[in-house]
Amino acid sequence: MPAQPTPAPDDTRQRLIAAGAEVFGRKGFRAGTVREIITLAGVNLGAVNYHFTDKLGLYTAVLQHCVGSAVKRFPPDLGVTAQASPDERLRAFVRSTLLRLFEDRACAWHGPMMAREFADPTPALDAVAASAMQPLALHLAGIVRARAPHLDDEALHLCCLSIIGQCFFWGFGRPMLVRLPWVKRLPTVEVLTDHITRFSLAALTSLTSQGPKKRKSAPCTASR
Amino acid sequence: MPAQPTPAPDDTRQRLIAAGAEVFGRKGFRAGTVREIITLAGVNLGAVNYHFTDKLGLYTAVLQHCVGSAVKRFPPDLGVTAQASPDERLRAFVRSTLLRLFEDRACAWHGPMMAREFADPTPALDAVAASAMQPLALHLAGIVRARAPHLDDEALHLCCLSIIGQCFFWGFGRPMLVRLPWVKRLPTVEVLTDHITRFSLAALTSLTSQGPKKRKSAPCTASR
DNA sequence: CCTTGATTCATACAAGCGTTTGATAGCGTC
DNA sequence: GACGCTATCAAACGCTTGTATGAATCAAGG
Repeated sequence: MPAQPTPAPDDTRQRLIAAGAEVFGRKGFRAGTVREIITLAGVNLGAVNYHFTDKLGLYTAVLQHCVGSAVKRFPPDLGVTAQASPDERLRAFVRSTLLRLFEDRACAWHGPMMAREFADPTPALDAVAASAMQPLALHLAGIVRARAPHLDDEALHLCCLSIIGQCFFWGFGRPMLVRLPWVKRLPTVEVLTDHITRFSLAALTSLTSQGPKKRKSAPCTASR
Repeated sequence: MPAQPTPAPDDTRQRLIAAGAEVFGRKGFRAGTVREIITLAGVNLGAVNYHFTDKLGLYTAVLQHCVGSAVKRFPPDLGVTAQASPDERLRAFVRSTLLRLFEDRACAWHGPMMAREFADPTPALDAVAASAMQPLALHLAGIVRARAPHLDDEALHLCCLSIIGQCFFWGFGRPMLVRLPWVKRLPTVEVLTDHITRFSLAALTSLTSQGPKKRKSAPCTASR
């Protein structure tokens, strides 16, 4: 009789989540098949429906696992205390976001999965957005408010989204980036952190809440 | 006998492209089915393989049509001549990019299709990237170089991508944006154009090529 | 030792998919 | 009018998919 015929109480669940992250991360929810996942996990075909009722149930568990562990590994403060200068805190936020998206360890599919959720949301996105994305956004808003107290709420939120947008573009836009004329190879996380932080701080410094009072409306020339 | 039993030389092709844009734009390449498209187009099932050999062939034609017509409708200069000030030209570029992504006329699926291409590229992306994306990127680089000649090439390209990233985030990140605490409803294109332009110009103005010569390395605190 | 509940397994099923096929019809040309 | 070319059509094929089913296996409890 072997040592442990039933290896562990919920070993199958975890193997399925690990294999599901691999397959769903590489191919997405629709293109990733249950059969490919159970083959990779080395479990039986019925295990998915038994433990997660659905293919969607497994996917939801995988997404939450990936996002949760990514945020736990790279929290938005990255060890920089709330008493540090806003500049340092912003740098830590940018760096943590990039690290989360760029991490390429074998079992880190946070980036590709979230990219696909953005372009093509599944029912699994809502829970993740509420539990992970919203706290991160509020954290950033606190930093920007401390750094640029002269901005009103609307301008502040737009600035936050400008910062997030820069980070996410590098994480999500890779298929386009590598096809661009200049980008020979992707910059390192450190180079990007430095650029995005300085670009954004420069903008926050010399940005006022209101633009030129009356802007002449740009010519709306939509040809055709 | 009806007026035109064979309605037009390549009427079927165009109906397929129109219906394909609708279906592929709404559901993506994988989830959109040939049968749904031909039903919407009111043509026979075999028409796709006859006119485009493949489902992928139809998708490629649809993607090129959508991107091409979007760029034609909203060219990157938007009627602002090359002699205008860099600020005005940058504003036009930002506005045209947002207009392309935000356009919500019934048959404008440029935004969703490109978003999916970024998250999950298909073989159809290469041609579109070379014919449409690269000229746009070079156009922007020219503007930024005129506005910030003090930047070296690497910094200039990073700034271009910061600008593009801000625009694309609003076009592609909508599923996340609407789940964010602040964003009650999406700002108008005009508001976004104004913000992104001013944010980026402020950054370009007070940004030097090189950061503080020796930056103390940020604490690399990856917990767990 | 038998029962019980939880888990794994092999197999089958029904539905949907992209693609192929062969027949049919229109239309210009010799 | 017969031909060839192009286009459309209905029907079917072969394959993959997610899910359901029922038997088999296991550890634990009385």
